[in-house]
Amino acid sequence: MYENLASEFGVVDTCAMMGGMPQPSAPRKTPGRPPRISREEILAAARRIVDEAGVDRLTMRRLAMEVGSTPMALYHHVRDKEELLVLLLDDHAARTLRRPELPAHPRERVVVAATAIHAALAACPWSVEVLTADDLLSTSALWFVEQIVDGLVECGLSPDRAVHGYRAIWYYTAGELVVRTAAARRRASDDRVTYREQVFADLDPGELPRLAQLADRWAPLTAEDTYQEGLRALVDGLLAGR
Amino acid sequence: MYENLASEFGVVDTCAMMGGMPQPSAPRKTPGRPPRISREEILAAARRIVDEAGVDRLTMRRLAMEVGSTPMALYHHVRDKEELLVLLLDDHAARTLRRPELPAHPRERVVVAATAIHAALAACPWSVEVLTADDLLSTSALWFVEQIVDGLVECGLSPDRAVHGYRAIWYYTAGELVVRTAAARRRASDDRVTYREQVFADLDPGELPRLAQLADRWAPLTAEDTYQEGLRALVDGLLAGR
DNA sequence: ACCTGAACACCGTTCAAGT
DNA sequence: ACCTGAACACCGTTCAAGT
Repeated sequence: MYENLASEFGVVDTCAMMGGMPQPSAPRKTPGRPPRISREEILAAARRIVDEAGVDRLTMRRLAMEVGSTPMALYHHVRDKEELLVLLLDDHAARTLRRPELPAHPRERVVVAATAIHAALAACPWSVEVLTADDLLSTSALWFVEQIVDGLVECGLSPDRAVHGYRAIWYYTAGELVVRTAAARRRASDDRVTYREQVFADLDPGELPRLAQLADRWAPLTAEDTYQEGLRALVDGLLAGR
Repeated sequence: MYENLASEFGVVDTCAMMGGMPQPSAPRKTPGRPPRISREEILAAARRIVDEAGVDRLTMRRLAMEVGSTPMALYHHVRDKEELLVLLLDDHAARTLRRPELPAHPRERVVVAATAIHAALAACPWSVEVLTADDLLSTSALWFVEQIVDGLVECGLSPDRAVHGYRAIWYYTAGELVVRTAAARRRASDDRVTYREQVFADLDPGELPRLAQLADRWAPLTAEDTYQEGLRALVDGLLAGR
């Protein structure tokens, strides 16, 4: 089904996004023992584990059990665990990133493309793990990068500034995901919340007047989803006066 | 020296930054066996390990050896490894965050405060590990948050929008750090670079014209430090028309 | 109250051997 | 070429006991 995902799409380090790996080598004419398990099988099993139990539970041993093999057999199909995670995100991107209708205005195109990437990554919370381990994005995402860079150029930025603009958008997007995920994890492990409230209540209005004034609204305000709002501000700023 | 760091500064979940923990309890009047090791001793040893060998090498066992004790003794002074890491970043913030001269113009104050936090965190690459584990920042950082929120309000934002603006700035900052660290890690483990070059060279100019056009300049462009440039764009955008 | 020793329940990965 | 078994060199943390 997606056995030559890498060769079909090619894969690239966009220097700021998810990633993929080259296929190890072209299949020769049955030179030795026939394989019992395949990369796709491994990936499918890994996806199952991650979806059902979370990334933390994805271990080489458990994965081997899931595919009915031994841990070391996996290393014949995947270089190491890090590559497995990158492959997994690559796979996820290829199957969930659908190219949206693009608006006519280039500025809006930038917003739509960035939002689509953000939504795809926000949908799999473990993506942050991979992002921080290896900042690559599958070639499925290249089209979105193209739309962002092109939109910025169409709005009057030089190509160089457009690349920098794309990177700023990616920083903002990756940061939102990291903070969102960390907040979700904290919520899961309860506590701390009461502590935060306490400290906010104890703020010295003389030293930190704004924070003291906002103390009781801080929690709800920071719980709001403001990704698009901030994204639009960033894009506006990148294009200001041009 | 910094034995009551937590009680001195208090500590707070800013919902988007580094963090600290409450001291376990007030010292009673010698109720039992006198302590052989202290929190500060543990923290100092942890700092030594992290500086010399990296976060990956900071294990409870190695830390115990470094302080001349056993792994389990540590759990009497620290809840678990995660708290240890948060404490470590807290400690780092307290000793490296120096309040800069603030410019008169509130917009510039926002930029200066954000840049100071960014610089402090960029100076300790392992901070990303903690950021993604727990999104707290020590109270040492609260003053900077105050400056950002206040600066935005002074520029005409409502308090609510100022908090959202602060969060956008934090997303952008955290994202830059995450991507920067991932890129550094990738550089350290070499390879991949040639692969990226290859894929960029193979881009289909028909499908992805901008990326194809920028292919050979992509690497140097993305290597440039554009944190401030993007930050200014973001702040400009947040304040646009207000 | 604080510390120790031993143990539990795991990891990712290498190596040498099998088919 | 592909897979297996055993082992290496680790982890964080719990538990029961000591001082």
